[in-house]
Amino acid sequence: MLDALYLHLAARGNLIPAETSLLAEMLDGRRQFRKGEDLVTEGSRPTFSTVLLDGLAARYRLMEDGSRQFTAFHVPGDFVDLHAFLLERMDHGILALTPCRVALADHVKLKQITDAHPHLTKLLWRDTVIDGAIQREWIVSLGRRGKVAHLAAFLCELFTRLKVVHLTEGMKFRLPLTQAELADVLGLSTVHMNRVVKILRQSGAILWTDHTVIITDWSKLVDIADFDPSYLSLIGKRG
Amino acid sequence: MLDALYLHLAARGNLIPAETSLLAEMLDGRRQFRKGEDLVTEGSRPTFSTVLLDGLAARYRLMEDGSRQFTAFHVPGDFVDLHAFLLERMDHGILALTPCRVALADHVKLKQITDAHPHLTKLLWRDTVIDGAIQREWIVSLGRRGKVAHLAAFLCELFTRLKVVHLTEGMKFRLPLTQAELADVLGLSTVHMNRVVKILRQSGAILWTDHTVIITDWSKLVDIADFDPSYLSLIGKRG
DNA sequence: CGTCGGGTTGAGTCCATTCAACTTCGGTGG
DNA sequence: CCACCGAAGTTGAATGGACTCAACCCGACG
Repeated sequence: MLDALYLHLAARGNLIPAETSLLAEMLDGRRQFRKGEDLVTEGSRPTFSTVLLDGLAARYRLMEDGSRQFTAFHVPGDFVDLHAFLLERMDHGILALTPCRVALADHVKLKQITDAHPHLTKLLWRDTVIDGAIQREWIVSLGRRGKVAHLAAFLCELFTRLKVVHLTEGMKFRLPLTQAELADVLGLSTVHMNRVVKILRQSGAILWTDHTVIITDWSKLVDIADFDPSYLSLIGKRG
Repeated sequence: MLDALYLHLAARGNLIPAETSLLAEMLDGRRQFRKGEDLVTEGSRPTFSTVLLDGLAARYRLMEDGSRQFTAFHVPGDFVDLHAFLLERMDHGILALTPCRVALADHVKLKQITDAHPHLTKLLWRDTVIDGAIQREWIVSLGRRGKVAHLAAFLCELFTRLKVVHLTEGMKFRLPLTQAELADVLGLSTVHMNRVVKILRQSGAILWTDHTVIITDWSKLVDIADFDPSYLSLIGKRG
């Protein structure tokens, strides 16, 4: 079922009913990945693109010294490597952070459909452009937010995106990440990541135990983060 | 003249001759901006998109505390806000770092042309996707490169991009930026930016005086930066 | 000549890193 | 049942990176 994708797209643009069937027809492949597996490997030349149906995934780059940086974080409904349709070669890998179920669209079909359907093409194009807006926000977070604010902004973004695909319960959501993985989002060492988490917990804006986050004071969290959800280009009300 | 744009696009994909005339027809507006002016202001809803013909520009975001972060850097030939065609509202501004001459494409025309020409559409889409790849590289630089390496990587990227549009002379190029502006690329204070520049100068890989950079040892600079130009998706040989 | 924007340097403080140790918890095998 | 192990989280101490505040230099320009 592609429900998550439909929710994702409908929250970002007007999805015409006829287009949902085009998408369903296009996304006819299915695959499962175990935690820790690569959905897509760096340097490969994929012949298909991937929609995440279930689980969490992240784009990453490895440095010469062995350190790792996540450059994007993906939740169900995300078209995780639609950009691969337009590029020759993957300049980064995509990792399953939890067990993942995905749908696959062959690039030949993707080409046929985008050649014939300009409106759907713009919807997909728009999706890659919003992806870019999220990356810009990450640049801002890394460059000019304090580390506690960066973590808060990351949680705000994640909560907002998860809410769109109905993966929140009230102000609670699952975040099955280790602190070492979080450190690769914020560009920190694991030790310091731990201290940053501690400080944010002490702020009273969240409760965070056992891989579950409860936002107890949304406006305080937004304030710490200097968060403005407009970059997510979501239609309708915010989180 | 749109030569810079043609060079830019031809370096990234196969530009069919008929498409150059479509682009020329579409980009019928012209404007000039003085240094320090906004090409596009944050929060606006532009009805056209902008190709930089001459000068340097940067996308930026301002934080609550007044600090600034550049999220992208633009050289002649860049379609600086093509993504605005697909988004409602600018989540960031675009600043002229030097006097800028630009060409404008009305979004109505852009829509007509992209509705009718799937190949050109994919070329433009691809351009926004490569933009995203550059942003990912900035995330990696901010997160996991040392500051000297980040500066080196920025210079490698810039040199490579300027070379495409014939704005280098041998291993030399103009970089009319203040250190304060550079600091807003690297996410540093101006004082520390100055020290980072000093260290890179001492490495012997570059000469940098009077807003002109000469790369005296390209392989050393690449080594310091851990630079791999593949993310730029350029066809043919590198810098 | 004075001023101003940009560059440079020093000193002190705070942030983030490394290295190291210790805890908790779930799983595994004796 | 318990001893052991490994993964994840937590904490301390010392080092080095990055910040602020402050001062000073220099060349362009009025």
